[in-house]
Amino acid sequence: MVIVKKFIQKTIHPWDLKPEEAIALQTKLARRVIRKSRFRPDGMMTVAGVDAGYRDDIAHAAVVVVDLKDLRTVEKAVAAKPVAFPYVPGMLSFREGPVILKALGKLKSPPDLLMIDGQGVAHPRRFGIASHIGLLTDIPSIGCAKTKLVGDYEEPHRSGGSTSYLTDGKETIGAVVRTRTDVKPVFVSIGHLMDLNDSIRAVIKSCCGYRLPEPIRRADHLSRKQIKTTKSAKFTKVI
DNA sequence: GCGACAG
DNA sequence: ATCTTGTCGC
Repeated sequence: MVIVKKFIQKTIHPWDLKPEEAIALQTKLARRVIRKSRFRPDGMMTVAGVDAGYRDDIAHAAVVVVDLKDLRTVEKAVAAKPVAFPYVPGMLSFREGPVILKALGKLKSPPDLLMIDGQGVAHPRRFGIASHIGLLTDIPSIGCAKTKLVGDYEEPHRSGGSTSYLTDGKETIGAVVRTRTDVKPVFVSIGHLMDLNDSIRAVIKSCCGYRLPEPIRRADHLSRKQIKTTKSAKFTKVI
């Protein structure tokens, strides 16, 4: 059990699980995911973009909190941790979850919404990393991935703002969103405490002319910057 | 056996 | 994810 910070403080499960145990945990926790919006997403809210990167077996996570009304950055945080779990499709949260929670714990105040680079319920067991982080922090979350993990869909129209549904059998598990004309669409899905329509709206509303929503773009940039500085620091130390 | 497979 | 050179287009 681990205690993170006030707003993230919850009873957390162990992360060093065997694949079989991890799958069982996902199936169990997936039942607790709430697919209804806790709050009406409005302009008066903050959205935290979350992303992670790697360098020499060290995972780096970055969080950038953006004010949805003017898309201005209000807070940032980074964290690093040795990787302790391999990348296995469908179990990404066991690899990135620990560092991400560490970075989130450094924020001064809890964001109103988490936008995570990866899937939410558009997952084999309906429990992708966005759902996992949202559930553990009890903060509404959305999954916004650059490629799909599971599901079928029809290509949305080429114009920006076009969407189509991502389905798995008869179930709708997410949406395919063309955030701008003639770019590859992104895969949006419910993370936790949000419904699909609000998730799509939040993603489109936070896009600033680029394919990815601003919170995630900034988290991406920050994470890369962080990895570069640690790389040069290591280099100068050796010399 | 073959293709699919978040980051 | 990360490693990499050039290249097409606004």
